[in-house]
Amino acid sequence: MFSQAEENYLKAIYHLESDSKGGISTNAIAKSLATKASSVSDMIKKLSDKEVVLYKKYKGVTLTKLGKKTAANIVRKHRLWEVFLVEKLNFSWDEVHDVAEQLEHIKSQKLINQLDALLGFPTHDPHGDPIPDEDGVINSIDKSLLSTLNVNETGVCVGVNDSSSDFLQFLDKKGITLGKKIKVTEKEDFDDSLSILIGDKKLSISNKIANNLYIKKS
Amino acid sequence: MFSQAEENYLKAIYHLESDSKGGISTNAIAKSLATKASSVSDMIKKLSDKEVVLYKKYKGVTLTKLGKKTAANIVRKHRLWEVFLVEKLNFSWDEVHDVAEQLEHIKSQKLINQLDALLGFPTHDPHGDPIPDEDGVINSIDKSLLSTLNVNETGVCVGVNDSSSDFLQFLDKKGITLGKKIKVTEKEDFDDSLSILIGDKKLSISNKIANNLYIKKS
DNA sequence: AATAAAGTTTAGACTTGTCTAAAAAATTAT
DNA sequence: ATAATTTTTTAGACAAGTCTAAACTTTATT
Repeated sequence: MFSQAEENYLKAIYHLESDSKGGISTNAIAKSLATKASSVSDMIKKLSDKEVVLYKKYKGVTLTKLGKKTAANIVRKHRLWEVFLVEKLNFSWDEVHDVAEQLEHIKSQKLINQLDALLGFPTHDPHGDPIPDEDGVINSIDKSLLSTLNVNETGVCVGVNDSSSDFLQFLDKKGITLGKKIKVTEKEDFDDSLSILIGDKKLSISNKIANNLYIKKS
Repeated sequence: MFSQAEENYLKAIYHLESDSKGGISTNAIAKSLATKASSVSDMIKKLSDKEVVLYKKYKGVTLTKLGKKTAANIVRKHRLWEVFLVEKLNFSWDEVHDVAEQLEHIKSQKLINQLDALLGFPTHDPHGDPIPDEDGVINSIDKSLLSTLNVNETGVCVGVNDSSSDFLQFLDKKGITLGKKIKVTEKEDFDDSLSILIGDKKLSISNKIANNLYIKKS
């Protein structure tokens, strides 16, 4: 059994591993958990004793098989709860994160299995992130950043790279939601901004936005 | 904001106050939380500083208005989650307690309001216990222990006094569920056991059972 | 290759919540 | 009313998790 603190470390390492290959540095973990490197060093020793991470002093850390499975299970719970909050409790996609951070630590296998069933075995959370299965396996779809589309290419909005409230509310305001079809009509070289067609609306999109929106090319 | 430990103490004091009048003793709290009296003493000082309990050394403890409201809110959350687990996730009434003990500490007002709505604003949990409203007010119905019924009196099963898994599973086995009509057909003086008619079944019920089953007389 | 800079670990302290053992107060019994 | 018993509180210790400051490695710079 893992404490909430341990679970949070495992989740952080899991996320860091998924977007950067190689061992994860103490500092990276500290930054992602808004804590101090010294605290991370202490905790890593505990996780290493529990055989969920491999650790060589000064050499960073990697999850073991058990660690990966444990972390994926926490992510699974987090994302299932997010779906629940949006689908059943009328939360909007920018409100779910903090509550799911709490709910992900509830310990009950039956709870999570039944929740999964209640929600109809969803494959993705409200931000388009894939939900790992019980064994921690992720069935991820092929997605690209909007910024990688060329002029006249089209795709469907399938996810976000930044789940901050600010960004999600911005997307809401612009009418950009998951499932909508987008066509790139123009690209500006000097600032890498784009003009897109979403539904019958023409929008101007900054590069920062285009770098945080995932598209499935079509 | 209260820690989980603080919330558990508040809830324990709340329950103890509701079945025994007067200040609650350190020992009673320790027993109900399966902890030591010395730990209780320490915690009471903290709760007193936070003005949720009134405390005079050696004189026991009582909840303040704020303490009562806070505790009732935790009980409200616990019981709403129990309803959710039974109604939406197919838990049986003897499986919900431990999970609800965890879920009751989740902090989100919106979560609990929406959950309440999803469940259709229930008034009682799966064990027949009343769910406090947002202000901590309880709308309790008039109920009596089965053991207080006389021969030939009837009533409807509305709650249990003991929510242990063992007792609830025993009731399941005997076909005794909330909402069922019961008629007392005989009372034995020598061991205070009773014969009852539930549906068209005749059952023999020990005094211990009769002292843990609530009936609304009819 | 030596040194400066950056990153990491250790040492020691602090908080929360718990415990045991001992002291103090309150209650019960004689 | 005094003694015995029970209850409650205090004192000191411990575990988890965090922090700051200092020491130590590694990496980068010249």
